[in-house]
This record gives sequence, C-alpha cells and structure tokens, in this order.
Amino acid sequence: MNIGDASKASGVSAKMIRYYERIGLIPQAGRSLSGYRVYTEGEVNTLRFVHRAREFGFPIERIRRLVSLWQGKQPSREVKRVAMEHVAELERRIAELTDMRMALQQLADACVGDHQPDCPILNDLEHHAPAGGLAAGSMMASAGRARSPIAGAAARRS
Amino acid sequence: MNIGDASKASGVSAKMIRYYERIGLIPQAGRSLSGYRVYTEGEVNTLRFVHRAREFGFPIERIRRLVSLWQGKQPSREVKRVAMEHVAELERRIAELTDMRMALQQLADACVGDHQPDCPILNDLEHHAPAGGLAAGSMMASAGRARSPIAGAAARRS
DNA sequence: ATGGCGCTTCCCATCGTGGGAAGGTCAAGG
DNA sequence: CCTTGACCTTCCCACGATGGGAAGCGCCAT
Repeated sequence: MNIGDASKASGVSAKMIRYYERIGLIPQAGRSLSGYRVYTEGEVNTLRFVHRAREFGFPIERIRRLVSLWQGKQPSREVKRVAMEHVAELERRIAELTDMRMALQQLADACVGDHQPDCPILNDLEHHAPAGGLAAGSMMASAGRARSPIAGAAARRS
Repeated sequence: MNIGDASKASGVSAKMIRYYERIGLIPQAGRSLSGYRVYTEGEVNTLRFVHRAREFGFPIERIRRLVSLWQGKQPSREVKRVAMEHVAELERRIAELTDMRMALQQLADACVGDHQPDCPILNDLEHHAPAGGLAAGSMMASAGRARSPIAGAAARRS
C-alpha cells in the first residue's frame, strides 16, 4: 500500500505521515524499489491510533508514550494515568477560556452598543492595570467578581 | 522612556513590543540619538490596551481592529460586534475541548486501571474508524452518547 | 576606563499543519 | 513507443505568538 492509500485508510494526511516518521513517532516505513513508502495493515492501524489520539487533543509527546504503552502491552494503570494527565490539561485550558469568555461577556453585556463611542469594553482594555503580581480575580470585570470556582486562571496561557 | 520601562509599565515584554511594532500593530516608536526606542505615556497606554486584549485571548488581527476602533472613536456597536465575535470563537474552542474531555473521561471511567493491559482507552484509539464523512457523534465514547448539546464539535480544530 | 546593564538587530525554536516547487514513477490510452 | 495525468519523493516556507541567545554598541557609576 502506498502513502496515499494509507492516508485514506487512516485519516492521517500524507504530509503528516511523513512528519510522524521524521520525528520518530512511527517507525520508518519500508520502501519499494523506486523509493515509495510501503505500508502494511499493521502500520495503517498505528496511524489510525495516532489519528484518534490527535482527535482527543493529545500532544505528540503524550501520544508517543501511549503508542509505547499500547505496543508494549503495559498495564492499563499507566494508560489511564497518561489519559488523566491529558484530561487535567484539557480542564486547565477550558478554565482559562471560560474565564476569558465570562469576563468579556460581562463587559459586552454592559455595552449598550449604539452609535456612541463610549464603551465599557474599551474602557477595560484602556484602563486595566498590567498584572503587577496580584493575580486573584484580575481577569474578572468589575461587576460580579468571583462568581466562578475557576476564576483567575487566565494570563497563564504558558 | 526606554523600551525596558515601557515594558514594565505596560506588562508587554520588550521582545513583544518590537514584534508588535514590526508587524505594524503599533506605530514605529521614536528613536533617541543613539537609536534607542523612546516611548511616551500615550504609547505606553496603547501597549497596555494591547496587553489587556491579549489577556482576553484576542488574536493580533482582531486587536488591530480594536485599536483602530478605539483610536478612531468609532461607535461602540462596532466594538461590541468584534468582542462578540471573539466570544463566539472562545465558545467554539471551549466546546471542542469539552467534547474531548468528556469522551476521554468516559473512557477513563470505564478503564479499571490495574495491572492488566486490557484498556477501553487503547481499544478506542485502536479501533475507532477514521472520520469518513459522517461526523455526528463521532467523538463520543460508546457509552452515553449524545448526552451533551455540544457533541460532535471536535476534529474541527482549526 | 572599566564593568555591568540595557539597547540594537538577527537568527533559531516552539507545535502541528498545510502549501508548493522541482523532479522521479507508474499505469493507461493513443 | 510516447504522452498524459496521477502519484510519489525531498526540500523549503508559512502560520501565531513567544522566548532564547549571540554579537555589537550605548550609557552610567565607580
């Protein structure tokens, strides 16, 4: 099977298959006489595994560990641990975005949105002090602070 | 004021100030005789504006529009529209991440996590069909499908 | 004048993905 | 046999926003 068929069968683009091979996420594929990459069903299966893991948002390095655990028939405890690490990461990112969304929504709610240039959104952007060490609640708009248990997670966008 | 002080006063790193100037998000700063960038209070204020907008997760191109609306004293309707576009974008990303989190959490819940290599997480990764056009509910784990109003938003990660 | 800090420009890396150029291969049909 | 088109190869570039670091110069205090 050539790379095009492997791509269709796995859902991974040919470009990404070559990339995954280059960074060592998947082993180097065999080659035909003319230098074309050749794939077996088993290799396509690995590509499907990687593709599905990407759909879950796993970063490449974590997928590397997952593939290793999978191929090595390791205890499911390890797999679960890696998965839960990723769940925690997802929750962290969800919390950040939720903080932003809530704060911005509050400002937008307070903005009448007419022909006048006066606008609470611009006022916040213009007058908010740069985070000077004190982080708690700094993301929240003035009205209705600390209503969420996940407030203050912004600005740690890594 | 030199770039270091402007950085401290605005919360934007010197590196990023130069970057913003290079891409034209902020106008070119004046220069001292020796070539140092020199900033006025007004320019620092613009930097603060940009910094705060970044904290809200606004991408640079949207900040460009916001700055323009702000400087041009445009009707708040326009500002609100840009802000709500960003809220929609945030909600889209939150929905994607939430889908991933839920699906993965379900698989992890179904994983006993002992010394046995058998694991629902790996089973899903290994046997899930590559998205072949039919997208609805494809992200959901087998148990408890379609329990969320925002299911099926994954794999549109850009 | 010397040391230390700040400023300058320039290049590189991240992370995952796509685009495209330049060139080789293969199969089908004239 | 030759052309055509679809496929494959490698190599380079781009994204978005940010940081790291090198090489070289300016500024100020001791």
